[in-house]
Amino acid sequence: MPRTEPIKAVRGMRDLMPAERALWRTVERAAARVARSFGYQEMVTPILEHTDLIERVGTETDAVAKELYRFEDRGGRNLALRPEATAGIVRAYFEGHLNQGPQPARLFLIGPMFRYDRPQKGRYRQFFQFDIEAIGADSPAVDAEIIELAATWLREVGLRDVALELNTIGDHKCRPAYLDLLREYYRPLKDKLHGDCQRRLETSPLRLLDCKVPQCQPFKPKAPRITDHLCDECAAAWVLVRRVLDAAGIEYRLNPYLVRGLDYYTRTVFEFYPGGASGQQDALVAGGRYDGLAEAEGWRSTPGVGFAGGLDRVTEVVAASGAEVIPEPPAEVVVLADPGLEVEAAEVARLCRAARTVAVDYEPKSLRAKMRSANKLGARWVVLLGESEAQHHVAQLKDMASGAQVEVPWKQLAESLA
RNA sequence: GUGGCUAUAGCUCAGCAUGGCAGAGCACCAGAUUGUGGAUCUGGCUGUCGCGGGUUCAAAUCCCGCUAGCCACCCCA
Repeated sequence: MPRTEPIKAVRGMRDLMPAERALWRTVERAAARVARSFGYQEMVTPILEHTDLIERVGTETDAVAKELYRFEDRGGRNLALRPEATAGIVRAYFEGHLNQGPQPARLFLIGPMFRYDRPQKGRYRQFFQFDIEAIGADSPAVDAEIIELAATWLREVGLRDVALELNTIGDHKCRPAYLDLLREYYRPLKDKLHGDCQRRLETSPLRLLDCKVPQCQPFKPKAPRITDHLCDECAAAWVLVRRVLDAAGIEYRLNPYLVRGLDYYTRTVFEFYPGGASGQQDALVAGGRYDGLAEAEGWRSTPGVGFAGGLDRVTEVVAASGAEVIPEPPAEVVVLADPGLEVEAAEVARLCRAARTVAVDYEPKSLRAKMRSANKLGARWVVLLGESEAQHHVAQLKDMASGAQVEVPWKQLAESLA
């Protein structure tokens, strides 16, 4: 008999099986609990957005330029699977009139994001983020607030050893002059930079600072630093953010090379890394201020600050740290009946369900095999039903731990299991 | 988009340098145990050897292409 090739999961997409789902649930619940404790409300936005919305947010980033999951729908619309949450949340903030309510709107979202890149460890084409946004927030204290929120979340899921890196990248007032200084510094060195950096020099000079190619490294230490060229407002904000963090007892490392490539990002940028290997490719949480985003999307200029936390990575690090999540058994009670007693078995299960989680083994196997199966499922009790027992509306209730077995009338099963 | 490694039973893998009957463990099913789990023992089932082509009397094994997975780069959470 010719067999067809089994159809596997789409590239870069993975299933979360029940065994892993237990850990994910604790990480997600911690996120929601911490967010709500800071006054943030959950919301959901569509996974599909207009390609224009995503591209408005920055055609220069790889996430948009070459990693966008896009397609045309049956109506000829150009749509994209969202690569991150912020653009959609900002859109929803205006469309849903949150801009007319008390400011800032404190929001969180947990859901899947998509990037069409090559899968590898800790990176998938569909991945999940815990996203926090405070839209309409002017105060730098809110920048510190969301950093504290992220730190609290990571601590609550059991990650003691995380590193926070912090920087500021100025705003539309002070950054242009700084970028000119940066270009002036790098122009004479252009021949010594690698190809991408030679292009970045004119288009996105900030990115020169976070380049990791060895040949570009020697020039960084002497490059002008934005923190020496902030305008008064940005300098004051920079001080306040750190004052709040210091008072909260949150440790951080200033990293002058931590940047964002897009114009609408302003001032605060930060990233959390797992302890030990603080590579550049395994950030657990990354965020910052984006005062220019609303305007880039075509709305009234509105400040905002937020972060995205990678659930795939956080759960992975939590699992690697040795945290044991004991999975709950699928059912506390398993009902085993002789062949032909399916209706009676379902009835007995229905009665037991008043007190416990209950599954029925309907498979045509030997009783021995069903007992083995119930044992492997981790059932605490087994209810055995034979022909004569079914006639008398009784059943054998067996405690799997002690091995003790008693006959119980159906109507008293729930009581016996309570 | 670039590179390295990999693909054989439901799962983990051996077999491949030197071409010659498709293997092991686990899991599953049955029995030892006259309806009763965990330990032990016995038996049994499961294969287009990733897909397509080439070389050869003969290919899981050698060659080419493709696809997928893992890992790394670019980049990102």
